[in-house]
Amino acid sequence: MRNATLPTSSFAVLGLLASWGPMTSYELKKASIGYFWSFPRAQLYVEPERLKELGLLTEEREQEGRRRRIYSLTAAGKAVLRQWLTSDVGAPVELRDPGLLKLYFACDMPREDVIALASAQEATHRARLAEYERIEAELAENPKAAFSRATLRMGLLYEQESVAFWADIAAHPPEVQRSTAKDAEDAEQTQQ
Amino acid sequence: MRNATLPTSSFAVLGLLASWGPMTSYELKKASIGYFWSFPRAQLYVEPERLKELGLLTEEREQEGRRRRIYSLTAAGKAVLRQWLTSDVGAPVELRDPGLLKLYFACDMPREDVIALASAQEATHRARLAEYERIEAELAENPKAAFSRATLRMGLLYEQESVAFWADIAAHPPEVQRSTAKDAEDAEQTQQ
DNA sequence: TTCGCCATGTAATAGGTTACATGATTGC
DNA sequence: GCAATCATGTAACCTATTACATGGCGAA
Repeated sequence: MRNATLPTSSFAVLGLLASWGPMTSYELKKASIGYFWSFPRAQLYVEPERLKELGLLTEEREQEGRRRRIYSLTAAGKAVLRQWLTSDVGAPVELRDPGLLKLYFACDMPREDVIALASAQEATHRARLAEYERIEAELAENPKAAFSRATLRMGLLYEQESVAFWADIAAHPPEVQRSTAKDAEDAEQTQQ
Repeated sequence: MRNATLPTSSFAVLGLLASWGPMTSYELKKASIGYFWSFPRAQLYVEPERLKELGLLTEEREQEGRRRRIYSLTAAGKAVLRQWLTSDVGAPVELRDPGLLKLYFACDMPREDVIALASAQEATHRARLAEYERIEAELAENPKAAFSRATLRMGLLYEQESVAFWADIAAHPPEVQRSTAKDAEDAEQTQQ
């Protein structure tokens, strides 16, 4: 293996194959959980190729028709996945929510724009929440989905918090105390 | 502007300059809020160069000593930033938490490994929570930091939820109902 | 039997990350 | 003046994304 450290995306592919069995790239795209870790379709054609070269996947190709490439986990692939799952490594959590980033930089915006931002975000999160609830209902009947359901629960919690959070921001937008000369000075220092 | 759509990272740079004034790449790195949107240092040397070429930044270079490049927002840069802040576009939220991804794929792991995973995650989030609380205390005194503080609040909420979530997983790990032949069939279908 | 969509891929490019290399400043 | 560390950059590489191109398959 050239690369000691596979990117998280690779593990996502390994994990999907481990969870749902051999699949084509097309099926990987459908099975992938975009809300937690998105994949552009093309990457799911490239990534398995890489993993195959690393010996973590094998490919079986149809001889006729669409000549699909069906990928399966090898023993090595299973081992690498299990190793990752039980290890304590992994990218640190980042709350990469563009809405939060916008809020962070909104200090120079007029108040009504801040409120607009908050309302838009609230709506977005409300929609996502509804979507999660729909999926949850769908999973509820599947006894094999206990782990997907657990993951989804955290998603639901996040969206619930978000809706409440943005509603509150819309109701009480943060306000920068426009400085008296004195305040300004000791203000200047404290960044992150 | 060649590219209709700048990546979110670009807006982060514009936002930092707008919020805290002209800076060097080195200072950008220090000011950047890694917990919400991380930047490898090198990118903060490359990215401003790109933004400069797009006319969104200007560079002033010291003539002596370290010959620092100090970047400032142009009017165009301000406009583009404001446009983004008030628009409803932006990458969709993704809860890119490697811990959650692991949990999602943990269905084939022995129970004790699931518990180990959950405990490790709980500890990680607890540490992060403590860190956020420290930063919050720091920001509390800065009247200019109202928006940073608001953003941080959402971070705190997420970490609190996470700690509780993983504690619960550790206490009650999900369990896949190992299928009777009958269950297995209708189970097979429902993936997200 | 052709139209439309399902499915499969590749190529080109942009973006992000690691590794390497060097100069400036400060404290001893 | 030497060491340590602060600071600045670049090059090579890898990853991810967009855009392009084509073939299979089912339905009318």
